[in-house]
Amino acid sequence: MSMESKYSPKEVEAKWEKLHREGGAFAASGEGKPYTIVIPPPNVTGALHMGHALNHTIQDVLIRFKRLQGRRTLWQPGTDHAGIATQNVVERMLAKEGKKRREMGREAFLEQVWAWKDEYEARIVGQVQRMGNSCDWDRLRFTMDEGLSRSVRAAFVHLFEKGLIYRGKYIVNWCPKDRTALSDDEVETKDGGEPGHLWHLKYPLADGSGHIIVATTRPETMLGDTAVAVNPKDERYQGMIGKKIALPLTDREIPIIADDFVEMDFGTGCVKVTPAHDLNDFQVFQRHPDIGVINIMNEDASLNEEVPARFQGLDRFEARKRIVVEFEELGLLEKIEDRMTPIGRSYRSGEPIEYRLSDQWFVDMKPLAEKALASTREGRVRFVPERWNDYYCKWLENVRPWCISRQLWWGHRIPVWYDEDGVACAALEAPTVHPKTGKPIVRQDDDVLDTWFSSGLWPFSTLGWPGEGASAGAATEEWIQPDVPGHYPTDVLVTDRGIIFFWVARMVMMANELTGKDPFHTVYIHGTILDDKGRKMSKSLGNGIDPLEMADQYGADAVRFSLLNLSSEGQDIKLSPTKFEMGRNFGNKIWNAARFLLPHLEGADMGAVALDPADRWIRSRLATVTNTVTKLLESYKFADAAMELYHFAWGDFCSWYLELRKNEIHGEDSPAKRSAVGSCLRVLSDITMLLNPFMPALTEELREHLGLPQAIQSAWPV
RNA sequence: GGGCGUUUAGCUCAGCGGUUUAGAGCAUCUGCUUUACACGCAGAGGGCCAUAGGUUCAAAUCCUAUAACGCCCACCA
Repeated sequence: MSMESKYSPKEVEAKWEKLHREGGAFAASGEGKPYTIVIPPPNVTGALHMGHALNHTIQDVLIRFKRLQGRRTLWQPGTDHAGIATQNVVERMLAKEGKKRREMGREAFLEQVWAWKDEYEARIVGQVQRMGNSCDWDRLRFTMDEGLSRSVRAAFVHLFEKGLIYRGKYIVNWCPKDRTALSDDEVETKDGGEPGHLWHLKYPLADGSGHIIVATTRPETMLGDTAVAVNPKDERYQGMIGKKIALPLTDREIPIIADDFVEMDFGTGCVKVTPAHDLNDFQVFQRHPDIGVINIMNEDASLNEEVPARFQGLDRFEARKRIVVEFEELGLLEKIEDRMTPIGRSYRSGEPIEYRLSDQWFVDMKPLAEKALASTREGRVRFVPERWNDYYCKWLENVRPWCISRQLWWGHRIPVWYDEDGVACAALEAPTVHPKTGKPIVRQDDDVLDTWFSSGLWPFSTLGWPGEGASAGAATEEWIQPDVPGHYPTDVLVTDRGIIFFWVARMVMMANELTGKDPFHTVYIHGTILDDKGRKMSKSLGNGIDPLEMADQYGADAVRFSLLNLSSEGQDIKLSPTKFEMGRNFGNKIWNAARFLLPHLEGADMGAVALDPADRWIRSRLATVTNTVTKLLESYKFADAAMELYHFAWGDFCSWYLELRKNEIHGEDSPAKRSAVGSCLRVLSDITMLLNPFMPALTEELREHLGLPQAIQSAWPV
């Protein structure tokens, strides 16, 4: 391509990306020490955003830097099936055509989701490539691939056999909209709560000797009350303990019990107990099993047949209104207080979650967390910046059982089968008879696994775990047979703080349990991209900046360079489109420096001895900068490295050295000219090498024009 | 209720092993059709480094409070 005074990145970027990808330059090769990064697999729900662009740029810089240093690099790409999220977007799409998931049936619906996945995966891959990332695309994986699905089953079977996966009836977070259980981590609560009310209800004593008052934020649950609790030390209620309440609107009588969890100074000091619909209350039930449990809700949070007929089928919020009205009519409504109440919402649907007592599969996290904690405490898995070490460890220390079953269709079907007596077994492949009871298998579990279960295996499931020899039963050493030898464990994981618990912790736990190794030694946490007002970019606010649009406008290299320049030490980044001008201008500056030298290259003497003080000065500066940039990249200081190069290339090289040599370069052919051109070329060559990880296309294009070998095939300057 | 982060030029941010006039990019102002680049060149203005104390010969930089903004965790009905 010709050298216009303005650098046009678009075609150049497409050219080099395609050339290197198709030429196999991104594949792991050579004898060097392996260096591995697995990409945080983007969800197949939609397009990539700026957060991905930053995340990928950092990984690509590391990969390219190590590749130039002679390492055998592997950047493992792939995408995530993202259970609920993807099922939701496909359901929404189908709804526009008037189709409903439940009417279509499981198989027909899943066919639609697979079609969606194929389309979006292709789009995502195209976008990642457009940004110049050097993933090994021949190794593209998807969490629901055959191989990865086998990993999921193997992991499940191992944990099941070890007793770390169990089934139980517990209170779970329930999304009535998606009609599925959610893990604790999938529930979001707004700081300070949301505007709501505290209803004070009178509960009459059964013997007619008066009443007590309970306060609740969810009056509709009173139909499922099985007790009223007071603190055993509360003198006000000493005489009441053991008495019965005539539960209004029902014909049931419930006992007044004593339990420590009740705070005496809050409200009236009396708490209604609804074990089926509140975690606290369920725990009270576990301590007082005689009070019983009544589940009053259907899957969609409408009231079921356990409540009086007039309330049956009502939505929970509708029921709330009716119940309050009836209490008022009966003179049992003491008062209504306005109050900010904590409301848990599904992080996917935004729907207020309901607590629901149901049969679910859980992972016992404690033993897994112990190993993960040891890894970080003993320095084998370190976060950058360091402060995330504590953040991460605190979560591990307080880890709770993980509910892994989801009542969805899109995901890994739980590899559990039941015989005719309902006895469960877990297996890698569908069995025909139960291995222990010998009875015929009659059905497979209907539920699918939480998305993060498969994501938790990502660093080794993508690399071939478990090996061919793996069979049902607990994992053994020979399960670890990576299909790219030497690339597991991986080196660095680059991600956002938002998924440290969801993902990072689970990978470390699963890897330690299943492979006996830490999946990586370093976790680099970068900042979050915000809009220019400091708000998160989101579809609903419409404040997103599309990285692809920016790449078309400024060049992918410019976007990459600018993003890195803004992302110091994991700080959040307030972004606006004009920020990319810096990268563009910088690229153009170097482009023009090369354009200036171009007509004078013939006879350039790159081996000339530097005698002139200016020569010695620029060479010493170059040596310093090379050293500094190397050290900065090794310590993950990308912004500093970018800045160092920016100032050296623009200030020292262009403004000083090139200007100084201008007359000689423009002059008649002479040893002085040849030496001047050669000296400039030498510096520029190293600049393009140092800058190559940041701006791969521009630097390759320049080197081609200057008659230098391709950067990707050259060595990092020392 | 805990924990973390941020607060430095108009804007977005560096600087935090204490060292002479506190830096960058953008914006602003003044000159430049100088034969690489106006996505440029030469220059200029602009900051009691959130507040209050403290340590020190010396603090944006260390210590202690406070405030504002943001994020995370937590079963007060």
